Amino acid sequence: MSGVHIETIRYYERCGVLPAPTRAANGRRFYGQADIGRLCFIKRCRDLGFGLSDVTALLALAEGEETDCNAAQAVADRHLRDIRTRIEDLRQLERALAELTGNCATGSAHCPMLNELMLARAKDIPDER
Amino acid sequence: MSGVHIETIRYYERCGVLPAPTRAANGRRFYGQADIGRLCFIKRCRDLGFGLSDVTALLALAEGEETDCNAAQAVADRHLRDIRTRIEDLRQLERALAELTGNCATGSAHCPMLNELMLARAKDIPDER
DNA sequence: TCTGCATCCTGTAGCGACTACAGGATCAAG
DNA sequence: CTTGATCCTGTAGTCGCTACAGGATGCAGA
Repeated sequence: MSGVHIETIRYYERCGVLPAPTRAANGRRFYGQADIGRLCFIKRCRDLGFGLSDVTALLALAEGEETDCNAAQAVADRHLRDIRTRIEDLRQLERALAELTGNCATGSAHCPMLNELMLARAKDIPDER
Repeated sequence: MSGVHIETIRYYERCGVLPAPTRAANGRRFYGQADIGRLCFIKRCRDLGFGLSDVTALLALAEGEETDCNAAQAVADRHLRDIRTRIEDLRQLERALAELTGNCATGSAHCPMLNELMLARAKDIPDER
């Protein structure tokens, strides 16, 4: 119902993201409406890329008496900055990689990309022995 | 000299990315020019985001009798596609997150973002017990 | 020569967020 | 009564390192 795998749910319980649910007489877990709601919340946060520690914090904020908007926004802002940094890093990677492979149009036995990658090997290396 | 941490180097040896170097009489590893060259190559690949299995393959291609350009380009192209997918995914994340936090200008006790995140909780949930 | 300190060695455990079993118990349907 | 599905606990694997523990060297200064 929440779209979270059963083993993942048990993992969340184990590491304290989701409170342990009540148990039936035979020892099986029973998830009530509140649990399912929490799982949906957790899933939404995970889909947004939040780490489990952030998710735990956000869930606590959401369950609190009065939701603390400043605290929640601080968590989200930090995460947003992190995502933007990662995008920038990946874009630089993309550019570098595209340039490297761009020279490799021919199916020759003498690969320009591997050549380029090996260039670094010659510099700053002392003699053998 | 290669810019790779000593413990990382030993890790590379352990998992077969870098061939084991010769040992001195007292049992210590001795890295020759070729080893250092390989490490520089590996570092460059890692900086470009290649996984260790790709790096191993690329190194084998580079060390081969005649560098196989097609094979190398196949590895690089797959990686480039992967990076572009990740960038696109992160951009969608960024948009969704920016929208969520955008509503949260006021430092009110009733947080629009947490509210929005909790909306998913109400749907498709059966009665308790 | 002695004393530190730095570095090396091996082996193991930790990170994050799961995933995939093993091995056993219980349940419902045919 | 059997079969298959699900549940339970606990442990180990993934990736690419990183950080120890505990021991053995090597080298510089007093």
